[in-house]
Amino acid sequence: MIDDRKNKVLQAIVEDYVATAEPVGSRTIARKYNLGVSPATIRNEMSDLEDMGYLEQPHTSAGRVPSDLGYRYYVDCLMPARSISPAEHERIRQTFQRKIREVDTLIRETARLLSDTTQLTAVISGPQFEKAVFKEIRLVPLGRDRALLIYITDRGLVENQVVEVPVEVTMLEFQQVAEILNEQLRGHRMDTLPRTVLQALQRELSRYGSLLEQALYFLEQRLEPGERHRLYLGGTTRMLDQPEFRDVEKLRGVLSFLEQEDAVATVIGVDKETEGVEIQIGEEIRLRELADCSIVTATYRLGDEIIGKMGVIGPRRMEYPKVVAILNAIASYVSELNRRF
Amino acid sequence: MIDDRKNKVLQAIVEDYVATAEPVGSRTIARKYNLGVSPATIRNEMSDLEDMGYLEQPHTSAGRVPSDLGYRYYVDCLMPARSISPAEHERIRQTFQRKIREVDTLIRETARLLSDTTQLTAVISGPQFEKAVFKEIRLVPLGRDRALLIYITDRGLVENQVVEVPVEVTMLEFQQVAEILNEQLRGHRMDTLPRTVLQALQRELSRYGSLLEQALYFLEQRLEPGERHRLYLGGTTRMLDQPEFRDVEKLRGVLSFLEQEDAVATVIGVDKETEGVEIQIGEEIRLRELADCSIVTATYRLGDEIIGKMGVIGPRRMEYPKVVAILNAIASYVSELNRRF
DNA sequence: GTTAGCAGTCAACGCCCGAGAGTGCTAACG
DNA sequence: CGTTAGCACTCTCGGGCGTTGACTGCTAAC
Repeated sequence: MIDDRKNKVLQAIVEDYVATAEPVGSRTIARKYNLGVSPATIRNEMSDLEDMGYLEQPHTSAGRVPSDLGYRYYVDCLMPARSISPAEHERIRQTFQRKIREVDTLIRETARLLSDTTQLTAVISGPQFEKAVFKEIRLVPLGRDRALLIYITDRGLVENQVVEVPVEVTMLEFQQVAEILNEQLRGHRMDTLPRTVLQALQRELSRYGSLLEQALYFLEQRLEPGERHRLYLGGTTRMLDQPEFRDVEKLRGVLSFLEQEDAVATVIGVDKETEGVEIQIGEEIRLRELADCSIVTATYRLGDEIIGKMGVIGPRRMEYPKVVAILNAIASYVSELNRRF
Repeated sequence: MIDDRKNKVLQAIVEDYVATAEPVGSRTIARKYNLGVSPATIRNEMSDLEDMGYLEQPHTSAGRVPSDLGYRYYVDCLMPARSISPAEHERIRQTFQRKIREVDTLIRETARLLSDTTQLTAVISGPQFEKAVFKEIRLVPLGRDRALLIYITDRGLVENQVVEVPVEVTMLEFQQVAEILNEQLRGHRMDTLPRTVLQALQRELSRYGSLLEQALYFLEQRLEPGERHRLYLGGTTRMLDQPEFRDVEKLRGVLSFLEQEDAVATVIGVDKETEGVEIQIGEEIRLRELADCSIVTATYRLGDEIIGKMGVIGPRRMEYPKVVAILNAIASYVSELNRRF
């Protein structure tokens, strides 16, 4: 059905198109990739490949361009494995040799790195509070009328927030509030935390007034969709480098999409804990705005805990072997940093 | 020199150009703005205004367009005062009636609001740690090998960071480290904190090893330029709506500029504590990338402390009266929220 | 099955031309 | 002397048109 020569022709077309962004013709293939056959033969193969749905023609007298299916077949069956170049490796090493003390900075830097090395737009999802299991709550008084509320999760994640405290709350009551919160919440996962627990807490502790209210508010807020993911983007403007987005309307579509955090989170699959690199191509994404884009993602960890996804978004016409290699390398590198925050 | 009629003509040209984005001709002025004179007369006035540098001609047979100087004169002398519309007011009120518990969220929401109401790109600078005066440092142990380092400033700002603790550090030593840090740092402003103090601390406390090291690292990091400002952008894609940025190259210039946090921080004047609204027009900004842009900024507070700047960036051709009114309204509204975080 | 040759198709480019918008100049007017 | 009408001139923009070049698909020969 799809013999060796067809594979070679398809691979040549994909790679040439990725490199040049121009529809590729039979002549070009015959000249640049020596398959030992004439353009006419290649034309026949191309015609077959088009019938099978792997190629498309922008118009009758133009060359061929890979279809979604063509790219898919390429990444699944034809794409050569590639490891990162020494230069890329060096760049990665350099980025992480600086001591980085905050998750926020780490992710921000990683996004920049990913974007710089792939020349595409990078997306990374930050730690997800709601997946974590409560270990402890602390209330640290600050001055007379405020306190720092600290949530510690079993993954070692620490979140905190300043709350205002009614002046009449005593040191003792302070401890009591913390204790009650601890009792009720310990061992619960944020996203499975029953609202009923929250309501019970609220009733029981109503006499502590706004202090408790704020603590609960903070928790509830984390449960609301849309507040769940912190997303980091890097190199959004690289979209402008892509000839496919020379058209301002298409560009607007993609860029506005990137401004909607929750939509992007969904599309990169923050919640799916898959192994290895995942590739989504064009209409596979099922979003009009991204019909001309591909997304490559990988799950990453910190220490041994899954944190989220990192990936790139760019035109379908991207250097998949390179992108996959780099993404793999960076995701592993970060995952093995073995640091806690 | 510049009589009443010239003022009226200039004002008409600026406002018409702002509305239409087309060079405006003498006929248009005579028709739409009834100054009671013929197009020929207006042509003479326009010619004068061009000689004086207030207007420019894209080419000989086109209408006139305001120059930087023209816009400057307009905003300084001609621009009608305008207050916000009921709809705008309502939109602002709605945004802030939701209880917002975190500075981060507050600023993010404000940026969105500012961008939505002005239809321009919004920029807001967050609280600046280095301007604050130290009040207190706390070290809260978390588990056996970590601690939360909390910095409290006299402005009520709280920053914190998780640090790793060598296991051999005892509870007592913990308190000692905190005390020594407190003694040395209390009352110092971050940005005037002498490196010598840090070094002295480092010598004196070297036996506490990495715990202290990390505390100091955190402080030093805040002192590095580039790490100083947290910047929030809203509605970057609105740049695409502007006809002046239909050209992808110009667009790229502006958008890449917006990705450089420190450059944007400088340009909006995070460090200048000015009163009222400031307007920068075109080449006044002295940056090639922003030669076609204007920037309107205002200082804002939270409670009674100056936090930073908020503003918008858009094409020179923007509705200054509207933008100024909205920015004023939002900056005041936020400033008067009178909440602490 | 492969290839050379050839006719046919289509986008892109450059060119020209006319329409339209707007100016500057001049001369006349009050 | 300021204002105005009239007119010639300039320049952009868009459409129409023919040329060019890059492909393809088909056919017939190898």
